[in-house]
Amino acid sequence: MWLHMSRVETRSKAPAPVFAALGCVTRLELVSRLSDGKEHSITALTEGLDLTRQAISKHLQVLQHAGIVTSQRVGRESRFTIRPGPITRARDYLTRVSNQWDEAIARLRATVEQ
Amino acid sequence: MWLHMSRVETRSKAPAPVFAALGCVTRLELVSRLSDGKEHSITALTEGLDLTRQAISKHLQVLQHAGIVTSQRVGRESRFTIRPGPITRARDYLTRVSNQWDEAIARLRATVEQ
DNA sequence: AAAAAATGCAACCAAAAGGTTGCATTCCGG
DNA sequence: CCGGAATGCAACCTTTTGGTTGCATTTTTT
Repeated sequence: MWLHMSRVETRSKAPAPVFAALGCVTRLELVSRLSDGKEHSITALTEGLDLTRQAISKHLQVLQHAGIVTSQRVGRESRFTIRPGPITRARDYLTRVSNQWDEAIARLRATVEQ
Repeated sequence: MWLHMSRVETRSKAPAPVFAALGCVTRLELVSRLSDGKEHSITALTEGLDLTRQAISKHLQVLQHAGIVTSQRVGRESRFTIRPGPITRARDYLTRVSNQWDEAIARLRATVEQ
């Protein structure tokens, strides 16, 4: 019944901005560092990443616009935290694509083997 | 034992090009159409997507460079097929990030609750 | 053989991305 | 109160991206 709905669900293009935000090694590194669940300041996140603080700041803006991180100003520093929702939804989207492919292949195989 | 390895695993930035390729609604639509496991020509994939055939061709090149699709010339048309490997690996990467976050949060909670 | 279909290739263009520098601002510490 | 730390903002630059058009090439089809 809902089998051919999977096509429709996969059509939701909501996670495209999330994928775009993850499509860059620098931002993947930032996400990796932030996935300890703690708060990190911009200068702390800049450490060891051969880029200027402003470049990292821009990358964090990109992640924030995609909803992957949140920032909170505390005193003179702004602290970034990961928000797991978007990443989870992006993963679920990829799972749906995989499943759709698996089922389609199974159907194709069944057809051929008749 | 391998618990703190998850950080290291997550650091592999291999799937960045895959995420970048998926970070665009047009290409997500192409992937969705291709996830029926069948072969599709460029003109077939262009149908209904308010873009020129050349634009779609370029998008398919991007997907191909990311390893998400393969093409095969048959007569006068080139047929594209999805390759599920990269998408699966990208999904696994996101799963690792989620798990890392989950474990970190559990640890943080445990620390606070002492 | 000629027309039509499907594609590739190249040039071109506008907008966005990714990065830098310089400077202003705000806040903390002695 | 003053110097240093952390950040934000703006201007600027170069490269990439996403798209177009025009034309050549290869296959079908009639």
